[in-house]
Amino acid sequence: MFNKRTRIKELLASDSANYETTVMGWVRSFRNNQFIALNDGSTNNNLQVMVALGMVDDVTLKGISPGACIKAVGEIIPSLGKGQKIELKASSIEILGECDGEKYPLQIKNRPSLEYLREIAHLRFRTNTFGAVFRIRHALAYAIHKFFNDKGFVYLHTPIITASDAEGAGEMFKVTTLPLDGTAPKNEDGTINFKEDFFGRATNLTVSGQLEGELAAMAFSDIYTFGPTFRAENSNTTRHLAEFWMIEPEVAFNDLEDNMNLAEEFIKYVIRHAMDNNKEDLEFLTQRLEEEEKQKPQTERAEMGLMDKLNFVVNNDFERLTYTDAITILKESNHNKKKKFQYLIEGWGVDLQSEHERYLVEKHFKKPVILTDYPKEIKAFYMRQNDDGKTVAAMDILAPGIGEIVGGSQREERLDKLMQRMQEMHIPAEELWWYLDTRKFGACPHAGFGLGFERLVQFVTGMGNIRDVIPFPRYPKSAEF
RNA sequence: UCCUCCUUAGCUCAGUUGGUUAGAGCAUCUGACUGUUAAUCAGAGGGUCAUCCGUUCAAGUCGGAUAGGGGGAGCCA
Repeated sequence: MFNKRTRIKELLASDSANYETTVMGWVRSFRNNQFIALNDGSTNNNLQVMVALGMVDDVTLKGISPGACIKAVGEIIPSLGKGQKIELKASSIEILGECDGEKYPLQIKNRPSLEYLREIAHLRFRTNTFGAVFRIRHALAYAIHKFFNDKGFVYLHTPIITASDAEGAGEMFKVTTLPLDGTAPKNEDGTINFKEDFFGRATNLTVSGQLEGELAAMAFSDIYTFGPTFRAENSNTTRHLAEFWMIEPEVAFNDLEDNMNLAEEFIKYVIRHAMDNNKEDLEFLTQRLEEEEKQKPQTERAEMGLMDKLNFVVNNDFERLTYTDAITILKESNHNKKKKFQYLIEGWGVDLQSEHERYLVEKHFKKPVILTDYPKEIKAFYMRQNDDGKTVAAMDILAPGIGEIVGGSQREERLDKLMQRMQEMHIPAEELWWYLDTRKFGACPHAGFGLGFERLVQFVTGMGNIRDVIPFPRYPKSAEF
């Protein structure tokens, strides 16, 4: 069987030696016509493969170049060199795929920028940084399913193509099979006649699975979604993508506090999972970040390293406070009094700017913050109205360095209140008849939240740009690969 | 979309008040070397200075437009 091989991670995990094995992987470097640093992606650490003089023919020797894919058979022996405990003494080397050094853009001794690597995203998996990032991304995805599964949640697949344009979460990508050359069927008023379209109506890519998630929560009690989400906003930032993955739990019988507890427990659980299972990768990224920090002036450097930050987050309670209290803190802050905010806090009711969120999280509390009970005017129609008539049972979790990582709320289960709010916000009730049905047929208090997966990966890996934590990022003017 | 900065060799970057043939390190290629660790040593090749237009006797250098990228803002997850 061709694929009979041992993963390098397993070989390096044990100190035992003097046994035959087969490895396959990609050459990171070839020193002294003798030492291959071989990587198979199971870990960032390379296996040293030793090629004794005369062991392979000249053609094969020439083929051992950075980037080439090889199969090596031989004996694992204690290494004579200092950099590693064991190595493979090759008895045969086979070039599975050669690699032209003149054209291959990745060399171990070069330090390509993240921006350059983004242009060769099809190859960047072969770098230590992206190896670590995407192994951690995988671990987090696994931990998400494990967390919810162990709690008895049902994983619900919500539709990717949707006809509802109701939530107003952002601009949507249109989905159609109608011709784009101007010959699409038209109504009398000149607008496109979507009755002729594939679905017989106008459709889009989903911006959220929440509304559908609520439907299932009204039967299974506890559900979560984890799938791709699309926003056609012209956002050019380090924390927005046009295509991203979102986790949306929805839980019947939960109120806002239960919702916060679930979100906090969830975040700590998945981070802890990565810390337990991806220690080497996190240590590598910690070090990488430390070197990056050294390039910055003293005043701009982060107070904590990546590992310390993650430890701190899993071992400390998130700070919880209401929007109203946050406004008071911001208003009373020296920062505000000395007019250091670009947008000064003057009164209750305005939405917080990122500078305010950053101040609360990074300067005032120095830990993740959960803000609750926002003014109803700045939040979505489905959030439950509080008794004060001014606020809704919303909660946002703000993380250091990233900002909003979670947005959630207790949902409005009272039909009259919901209808009234929809009317005020000009949301067509007839389009959401199925959503409103749940408020007629056995409604119950329930709550949920949405968590941007890539922002979570950013937080755990310390990567500054969200485009570097998804394999093939989609953003304005960019859909290569 | 707005503000701001950037674009010089495959990569990371120098390039002075505008002035002769645009440099370095690494990578690559050729050769040497058989216990290397970002291996080392010798040699070689490699440039439409993002693109277009302008100012000037003369533009990598000054001005404008366009494209791409970074950082910040808005929208949000």
